[in-house]
Amino acid sequence: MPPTHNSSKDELDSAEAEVRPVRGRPRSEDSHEAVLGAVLDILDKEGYGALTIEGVARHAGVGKQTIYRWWKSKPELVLEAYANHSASKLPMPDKGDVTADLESFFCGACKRLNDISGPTMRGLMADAVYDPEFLEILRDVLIAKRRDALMQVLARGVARGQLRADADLVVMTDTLLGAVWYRLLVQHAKLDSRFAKQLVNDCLNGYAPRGR
Amino acid sequence: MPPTHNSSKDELDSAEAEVRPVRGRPRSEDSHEAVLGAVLDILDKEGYGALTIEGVARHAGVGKQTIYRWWKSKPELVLEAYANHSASKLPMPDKGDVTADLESFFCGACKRLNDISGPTMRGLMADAVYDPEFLEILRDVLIAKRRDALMQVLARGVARGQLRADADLVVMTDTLLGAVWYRLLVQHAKLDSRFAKQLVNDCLNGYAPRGR
Amino acid sequence: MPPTHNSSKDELDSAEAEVRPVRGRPRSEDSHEAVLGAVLDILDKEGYGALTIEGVARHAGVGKQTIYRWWKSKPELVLEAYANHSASKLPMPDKGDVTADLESFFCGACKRLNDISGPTMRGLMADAVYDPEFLEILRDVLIAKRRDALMQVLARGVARGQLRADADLVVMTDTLLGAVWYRLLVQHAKLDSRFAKQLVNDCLNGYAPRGR
Amino acid sequence: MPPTHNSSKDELDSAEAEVRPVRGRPRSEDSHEAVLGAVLDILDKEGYGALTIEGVARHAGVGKQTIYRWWKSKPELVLEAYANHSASKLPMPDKGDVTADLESFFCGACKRLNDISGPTMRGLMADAVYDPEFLEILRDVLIAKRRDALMQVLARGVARGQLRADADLVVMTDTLLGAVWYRLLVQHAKLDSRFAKQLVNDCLNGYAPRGR
DNA sequence: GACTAACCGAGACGGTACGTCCCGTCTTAAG
DNA sequence: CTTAAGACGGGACGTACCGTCTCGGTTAGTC
Repeated sequence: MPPTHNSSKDELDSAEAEVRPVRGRPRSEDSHEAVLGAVLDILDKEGYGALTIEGVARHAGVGKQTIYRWWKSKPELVLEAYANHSASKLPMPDKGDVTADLESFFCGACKRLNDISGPTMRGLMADAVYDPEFLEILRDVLIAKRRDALMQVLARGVARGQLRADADLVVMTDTLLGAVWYRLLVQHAKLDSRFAKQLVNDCLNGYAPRGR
Repeated sequence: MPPTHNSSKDELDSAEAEVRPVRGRPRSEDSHEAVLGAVLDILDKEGYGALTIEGVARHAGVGKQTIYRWWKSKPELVLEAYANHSASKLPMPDKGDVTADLESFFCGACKRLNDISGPTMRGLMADAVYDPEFLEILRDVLIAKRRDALMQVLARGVARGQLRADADLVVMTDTLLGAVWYRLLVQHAKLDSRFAKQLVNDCLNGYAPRGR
Repeated sequence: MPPTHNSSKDELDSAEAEVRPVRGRPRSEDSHEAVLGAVLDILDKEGYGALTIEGVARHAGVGKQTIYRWWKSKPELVLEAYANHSASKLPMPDKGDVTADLESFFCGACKRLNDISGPTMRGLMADAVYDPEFLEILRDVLIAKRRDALMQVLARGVARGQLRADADLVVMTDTLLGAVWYRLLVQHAKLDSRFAKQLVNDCLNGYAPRGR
Repeated sequence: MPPTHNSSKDELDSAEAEVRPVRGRPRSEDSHEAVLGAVLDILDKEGYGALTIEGVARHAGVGKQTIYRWWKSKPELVLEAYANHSASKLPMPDKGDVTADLESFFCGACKRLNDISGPTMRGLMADAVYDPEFLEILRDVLIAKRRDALMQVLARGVARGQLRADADLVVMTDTLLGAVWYRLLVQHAKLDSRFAKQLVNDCLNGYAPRGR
């Protein structure tokens, strides 16, 4: 039996000490890295759709089994490679003004999505459609990270009295992130900072006429 | 060369006269319907991911070539089957009140997405990720239909003075539809009428405190 | 380098003193026996073709390396297990009559081949086809044993004047044993005592008309 | 369902008109020949053990499925290639003397077995050990052909009074062919014409002293 | 009524990737 | 120095579909 797939979730979200089995040859860090490296390489050069387990194995100089031993599926593999790589540096601006914070947050997001990040994110989401188990992981790792970051920004806004005290932050998060994902997926309009600012401001002020 | 794929777009959006070749055996309506029927059957029973051209041909008792002759790809095939089927009945409520109209619009949408519609929509979107050509079609057929319907509702709101005259309706549309798609794809929360109403109201009123 | 494979040959044919290394943990008799036991088990339950080193190790609760350390290949392993087990008891009848001796010899052989012995013998021979090194061992251990036994019977026949003095005993051996192997492998006819007797008598008397 | 594997048996043994299904693309003779050619090539250059379906497909420039479509297994594939190739030219000498006929028959057989024929025959027999279904085919195609040829020679000997009228020709066949197979498989002695002649003569005259 | 063109089903074709199995080697900690 | 455990690179397995192709057989005009 395989040693419990290191469902990237564990590795990423918690400090839990990846319990190495006492006996047997230990996992090769070289291979591990070679695989993740190959994934990023292929992701970059040929895109998410062209990435196959077989191709990764070939490119990494690794047996296929070695991949199947540690990752349940292609998207989990990509997720780890991608999450490890772009690990991170989610901006959590705190300038004292929720509008400025949000604009900063979404301008950054849009910028990143116009790099390699965009296609990969789309690919991961697409794969999650077919694979519920992976959706769970994607949600718990990648999506949750972004939601949490945003949520903190919003919470600070509420604390400062810059957002209504009774605002449903979950729905607000869905609205803001949803709009970005929607443009990312449908690709009917640009994801630029103009859009980011408009989105933030409209969302804060609403579309109904003010001050009636 | 095949006789111009009847890219469902044409068939659905315009009245353009499907140029029938002058001579030769005409297209078999039986086969046409058998194929679309098989697609819906499989979509329903086994899901979008398990749908293959080979399987459709088998299930419909039709040669593979017959499918490739008339449809460029799996997702286009599905799109026609699906669009023909759920053809339509997009609600375009007009009650004189933009809030009521929007609530009605999104409650209906959420309800439909909780039936068979949801998985198929997700599947179509997933395929669009891998196939840009199909994305174009999906966008122009299915997505645009919904956007246009919503846009009309919003335009009436503006006309009635219930929405700010300077509102960017495109961004507003992205925001509203994006939130729904986001929940549909990520599946972290229910798509129910509570959500629909909250979404509409928050979007109209904004999250910033009013009447400062 | 491994400690000289105890090519079963050595173990079986000679008394040569299995040179034990002076230091370090001694060979585990438990493991040794567990392996041989597993081999016989699998041989019996799943047949020769389904026997793999990996399977033996699993079944015996033993590391693969432990097998590779002591046996060069699957067939050598099987040979030791099998030879140890059916060790021996080759009948070497000596009733004073070569015909009777031979009939006894071959009736016994046929009987044994109709038990478990048959499939294993066929499997060993099959493996020997692919592995010349193993063929050598099979020939020197199992085959030679039988040839030698038969040869002695024949030699006694010559001594008694019951076989022609100028008979080529090697060819005779090939003829008798070959017929049995041939039926065992081709399986076009039964290996029963009727066959054994017919074989012996025809071989002794020849097929040409006598006493012209 | 595959179109009934052309179990080489049918093709070779009888005149039955390989009923081509009326519909669908017909079998490609080019591919068929390319595959058989590749088999013989590999058989010749790398030997029976190194022959894999994958390798044949690669070498023949053919999809794996095309092989699996028409042949059930590696040995059946080899059998057709080999039988088609060495199809054939089994000597059926008829010189009026059974001794001469048999010597001619077995000298020829030994000679052929010392060419490529030998290893392939051994390989086929080995595979038959693991695959009963194939054993049946091997027996009915290759083995039976040789048995029948020999049997005719023997029958003529009986007719001419050169063999005992009551001789059990089946056992005699087993004896003669068995001795050859035995040497072929065990490889403890040469398969040369000296052996062939000795075998034939001893078999005819018997090992018991004559003219008592 | 024959000809021609485009259709139809069937299904074979060269490919690519799948996920599994086992090979024989290697690298641990424990005994 | 052996042991059990088990990861490693490799390679073949047999299967599923891909999109293309090639048959014999329809089913309409057009000549």
